[in-house]
Amino acid sequence: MSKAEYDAFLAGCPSRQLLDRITDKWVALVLAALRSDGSHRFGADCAGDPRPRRYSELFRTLPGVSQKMLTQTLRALERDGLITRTVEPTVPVTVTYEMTDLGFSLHEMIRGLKSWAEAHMDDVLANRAAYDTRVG
Amino acid sequence: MSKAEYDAFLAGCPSRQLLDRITDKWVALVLAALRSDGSHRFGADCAGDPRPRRYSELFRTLPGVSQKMLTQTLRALERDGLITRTVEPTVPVTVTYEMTDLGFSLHEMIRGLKSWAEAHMDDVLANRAAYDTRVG
DNA sequence: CAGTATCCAGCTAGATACTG
DNA sequence: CAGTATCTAGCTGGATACTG
Repeated sequence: MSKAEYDAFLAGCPSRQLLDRITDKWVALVLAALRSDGSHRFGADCAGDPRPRRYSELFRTLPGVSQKMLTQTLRALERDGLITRTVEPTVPVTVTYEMTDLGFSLHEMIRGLKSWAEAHMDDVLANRAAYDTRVG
Repeated sequence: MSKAEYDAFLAGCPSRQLLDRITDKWVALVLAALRSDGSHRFGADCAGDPRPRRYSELFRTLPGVSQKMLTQTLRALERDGLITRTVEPTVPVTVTYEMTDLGFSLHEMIRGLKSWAEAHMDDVLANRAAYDTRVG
């Protein structure tokens, strides 16, 4: 326990919490979906203008997401001010989600991460192959 | 299943695997430890020159890490070519770990992430507080 | 349409004990 | 010193069923 008081990354630290948000799989994908064109291939680029999306639209767009994870992710993003949630009192109700400036900023960050990863991918892959040969 | 073939972020994609590496808690902390001075407060900065460290030194430096996680993290980093592992055949053996250029590059990336997170922290915290008041 | 509620399988990581 | 091996509690996330 006495060791635990030294770190700046662990649980309590706000910056750590934000890292958790940044690095969540569905967060990345939801943000991408909010900027995608209709092409269904949104993982890589998705640098389009963030227009509002309906829940069902996101659900259909995102490959393999469960309702639970989609809702959970949307709530978390809304709470952090990264997206807005708008309810129109139609019958049945219409709910739309839209990226905020802060959310846009996060997504730009994630895209930066992604391109860094891709830039060094070959290098890492080569290292792994070499290591696995050495070790067997 | 048919939905799963569209994404570029999910399991199979190499860039996704690298993202996992980037965003691992212990990876960040081990890299930081390899660049820390002896101050024991290494979470925040740790922009020092990466000098070799012994296993036991890392274990003592890192707050709350288990042997299992430390070893596991070190192996993963070594496999990816982000650190080197050097064994000197003394009795008992002496093992040292040192950051490679690629590892250094990763750590710079993580530090960038961290400063981004810190820059937007206040904003997010305010949004959370506002949301929690709205909802209760 | 846009969720909520519940259950459960699988993975992760901490604790503990042991070793060349 | 620098690990490996094993067990298990807890969390995460998927499947399923139900609702204003």
